[in-house]
Amino acid sequence: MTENLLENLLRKNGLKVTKGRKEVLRLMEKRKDEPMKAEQVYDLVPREICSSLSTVYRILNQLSQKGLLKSTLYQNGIMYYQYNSGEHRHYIVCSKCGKVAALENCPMDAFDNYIRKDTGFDITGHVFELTGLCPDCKEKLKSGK
Amino acid sequence: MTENLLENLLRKNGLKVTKGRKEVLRLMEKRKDEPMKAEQVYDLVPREICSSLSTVYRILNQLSQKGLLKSTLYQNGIMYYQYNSGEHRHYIVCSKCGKVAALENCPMDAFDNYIRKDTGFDITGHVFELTGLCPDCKEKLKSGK
DNA sequence: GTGGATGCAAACCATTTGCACGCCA
DNA sequence: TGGCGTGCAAATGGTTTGCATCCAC
Repeated sequence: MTENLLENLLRKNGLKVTKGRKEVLRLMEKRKDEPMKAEQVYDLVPREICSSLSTVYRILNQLSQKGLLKSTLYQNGIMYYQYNSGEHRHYIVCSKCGKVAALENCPMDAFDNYIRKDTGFDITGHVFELTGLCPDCKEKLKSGK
Repeated sequence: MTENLLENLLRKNGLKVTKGRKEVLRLMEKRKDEPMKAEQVYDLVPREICSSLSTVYRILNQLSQKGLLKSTLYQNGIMYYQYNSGEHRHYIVCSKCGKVAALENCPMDAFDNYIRKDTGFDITGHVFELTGLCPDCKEKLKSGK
């Protein structure tokens, strides 16, 4: 994503353009397929651009509030952030090795109307977190761990 | 659930029978439809049976490990516990008033095989958390908040 | 120049843990 | 009676916040 696009995206959302915000946004867009926690982001940002973990948290939260990022609290108690490309995706995480795979479709879509009818609720969001064993770990387990 | 069933259930799972564990298990079974957080459980247990919040946490975690309870970390950062009746259910929570409704079916079931084929993962578990507006809040919003 | 952005350290808060005491098997 | 369960207080750890300083506009 070009320098200009980044800056416009920030300005359009009422955020002042700073080195930190630009860097975090660029980084999240580059790794749009990988949900990341604050510490990972912090480790990827050069210290001279942003030297404080709390600032990374502040930036991630601002970008999330503006809808530029999506954030999800995983069952391990850690918040993961991801560039919001507008696509709606879910991931499955291997409970042994941590490998991540993306789902092609969201199982929810087909059930949206059904649930609306079933419960009378309007669905405004959902979290869908899968755990499982990836093919590699399955293989290793079979051959005696 | 009778006194005896409770005690057997604990013993069968290798847990010593204590007043605290019995009381928590009884309580969770009685309210099997309502996911509860540790503090709620603590408030429901008579002080003379269990006087410490940390003990409630310990009991809830033990019962969860043995599979007698299910535990889920919600997006608000709080762990909710629920009696594990073997049924598999999901809930939708109104983001305005907090009302909870149960889903009749689990959207996941239909997708289990599909995801296995899609990603090669064996699914060992999933968290499915919905947020939405209940009919009452929808109504209130329509008529000017 | 000035209000928002950042760095640092301290606060937060749900949950966990260490240790001394007490109770179930 | 011996080991596990409990109570209390202190620790933990990811995240947030207060405040002084700094930078974008």
